[in-house]
Amino acid sequence: MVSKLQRRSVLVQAECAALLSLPYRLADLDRTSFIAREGDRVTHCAVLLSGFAYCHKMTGDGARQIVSIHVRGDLLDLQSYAAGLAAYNVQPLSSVQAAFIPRTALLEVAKAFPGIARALWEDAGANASILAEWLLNVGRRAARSRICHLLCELAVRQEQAGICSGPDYDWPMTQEQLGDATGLTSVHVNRTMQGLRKDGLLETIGRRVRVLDWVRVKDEGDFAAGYLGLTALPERRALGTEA
Amino acid sequence: MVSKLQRRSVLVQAECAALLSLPYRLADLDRTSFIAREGDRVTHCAVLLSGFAYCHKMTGDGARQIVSIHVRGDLLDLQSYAAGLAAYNVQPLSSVQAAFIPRTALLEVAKAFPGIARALWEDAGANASILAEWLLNVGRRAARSRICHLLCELAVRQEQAGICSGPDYDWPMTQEQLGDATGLTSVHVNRTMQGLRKDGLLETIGRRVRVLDWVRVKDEGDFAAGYLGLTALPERRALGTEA
DNA sequence: CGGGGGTTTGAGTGAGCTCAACTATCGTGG
DNA sequence: CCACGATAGTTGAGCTCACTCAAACCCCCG
Repeated sequence: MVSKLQRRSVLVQAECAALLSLPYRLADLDRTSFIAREGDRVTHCAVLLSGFAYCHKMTGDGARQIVSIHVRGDLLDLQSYAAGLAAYNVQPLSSVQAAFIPRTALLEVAKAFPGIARALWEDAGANASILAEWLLNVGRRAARSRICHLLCELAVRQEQAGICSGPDYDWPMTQEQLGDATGLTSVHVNRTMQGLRKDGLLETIGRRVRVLDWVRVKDEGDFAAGYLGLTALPERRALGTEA
Repeated sequence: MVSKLQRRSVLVQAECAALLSLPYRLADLDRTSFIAREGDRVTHCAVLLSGFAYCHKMTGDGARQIVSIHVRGDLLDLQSYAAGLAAYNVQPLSSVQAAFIPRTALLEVAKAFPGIARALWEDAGANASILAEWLLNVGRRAARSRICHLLCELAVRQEQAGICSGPDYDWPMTQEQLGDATGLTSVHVNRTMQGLRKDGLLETIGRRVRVLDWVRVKDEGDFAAGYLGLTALPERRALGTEA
């Protein structure tokens, strides 16, 4: 289970074994807890086993920006492991289960197995690519477009993580958090979501969302899955595969 | 020269030697050329020897977002090397000189020397941290604040790269590019810059800028240098060192 | 001395914000 | 089983920051 997070890269048997034999500690956490705080010294690496988590930063006057969202299997705050200082706050979005691996053990294994180091680097690169796309999203797209984009991203990432299968999937965020992720106000998010529902693009049921018209959502969100760094995955819905 | 880019991490002698013995090809490039195009297969890694470069992405309807800016010594588009696909466009901001290292050679050396792999990972992490700060900047700060923030960031990064020393330093961007970096219009950037000049915070001379009141610029930009991932550097101006 | 890229200015507009109240939902304990 | 409180979602009115469009200006350079 700790190993399947490495689906992006090819790992030889011995490397998988090394990853699987890493010591870890399991923990169940709820929404109020912190997995890391910006500026903290990082002693453990967290792997999300179930649920959702997010990373965020704050400005001096208290505005929050969500910087990434993570699904089952993701390594949390990967960027910080090499440097040893948390670059941002990490918190669960829902109740989660996570495995904590001592940072030194991970570094050891990375030192011993170049393939693992490579895979970690690659994963960090994919994260950076997503971050860049978010920056584009927040910097240059209209509100409705930003939301549609994120809708698509979470759909394919959940699908790829093997969580969802139909047109409806988990939507772990409140509207306020969605605003913090897209650089909008919760009020404006609310109005925009209403617009999306009224136009028949989607409907929401509690903490889930069902997309009724993928083509339009993907279109309005200007979404193309390339930046996610998923190489050749079977995409059932073929979301964002054509030009 | 190729090696001093590794000031962030500790490298042993042999590792430095390995880096220095990497094959490379020098090239002089001007503003119109592309170092990489989004989606390209990456065959070479570029190290900036002089001048400035930037990475950008575009939305479907042609809006551009600048995603990072690089100074002398930076590895360009580092995130992409592991995956092999360029995550965004890379272009010079000014006339630049760059060294191109075959990607396979770099990967080989990373495989052979764990310390190098670690350093690359660390550098990628620092880049990601900057990206996250930019996302916060664009998503949650007002126009004036965004610009002040970027002003500060480029000041300390240039200082740390050993380029500038006084209160004035290179400002390689047009106002349009500054807008693309901050998620603003060039018109609005212009008016905001005028405001900053009128308030006595800075003055511009051609492609350079002179900051007249660091305290206020740093303050208005909500700037704290921590996210840059510079460990214990002598900061002459002590920009962003206090709480 | 004529381009041409970059900067500046003006006038009008609108997307998204603020503030403030109200409603729906859901879990909890009495 | 209901009352309660807390969290999340919804609505309204008014405002403003930043955008759009368009024209002029200013250098720098050939």
